[in-house]
Amino acid sequence: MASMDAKRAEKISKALSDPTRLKILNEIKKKAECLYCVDLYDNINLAQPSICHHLKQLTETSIILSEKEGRNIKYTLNNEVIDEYIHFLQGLKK
Amino acid sequence: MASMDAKRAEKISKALSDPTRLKILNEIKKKAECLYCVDLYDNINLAQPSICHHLKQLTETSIILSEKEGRNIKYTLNNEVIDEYIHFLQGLKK
DNA sequence: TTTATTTATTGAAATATTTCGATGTTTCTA
DNA sequence: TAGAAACATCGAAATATTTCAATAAATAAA
Repeated sequence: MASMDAKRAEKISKALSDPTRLKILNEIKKKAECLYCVDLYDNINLAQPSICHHLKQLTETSIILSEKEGRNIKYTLNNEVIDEYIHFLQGLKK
Repeated sequence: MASMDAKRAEKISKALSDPTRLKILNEIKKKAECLYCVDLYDNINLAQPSICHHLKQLTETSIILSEKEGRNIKYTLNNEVIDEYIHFLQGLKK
């Protein structure tokens, strides 16, 4: 597993430190296959640019992966990054 | 293990999303037994009230535990909270 | 090719966080 | 008891984040 330094762990933590972004991750989990951006508008009570902003935080940190499909964008969780982050957290312990 | 809801995970994430606070956690790890507040002044290039502010973030979220010892305060990592947080992160996966 | 749909960008306002100097509180020590 | 040491609190300045309306860009569909 690739190791994560403190600077990166800080960025991941920041990306996870927002209720909307945690909700997005939960919606991605709920979807059988993957999540389209449009799906979020029903479940999240924010304007479209705000949701876009949060998705950007999550993709820029690679916590989620995005794939273009015509007009839509498909999102999936990046398990690898979660595992690396967990590994960093384990390393905080003695 | 006690379960952690999204609101709590958000708070933990926020507490971990700062370079100074991650450094404090690393200093706690490095110390053989535990860390005293004073030990941080040498290693962290911030004014005392700033360090105090960051320690507060970490104690208020129970990421670290504090114990008064005369004039000093002793800090230790709260492994339980870290484990609960890791458990929450595992739950983000499918 | 025009129109509708989906996502991204920009700029500004509102809010939150970080930092420090000044000062307060508690406890130890001379 | 007076002074020093360790930590906390307050208030203000600097910085960062969140949010939205307006608008742009890309693609599909009519």
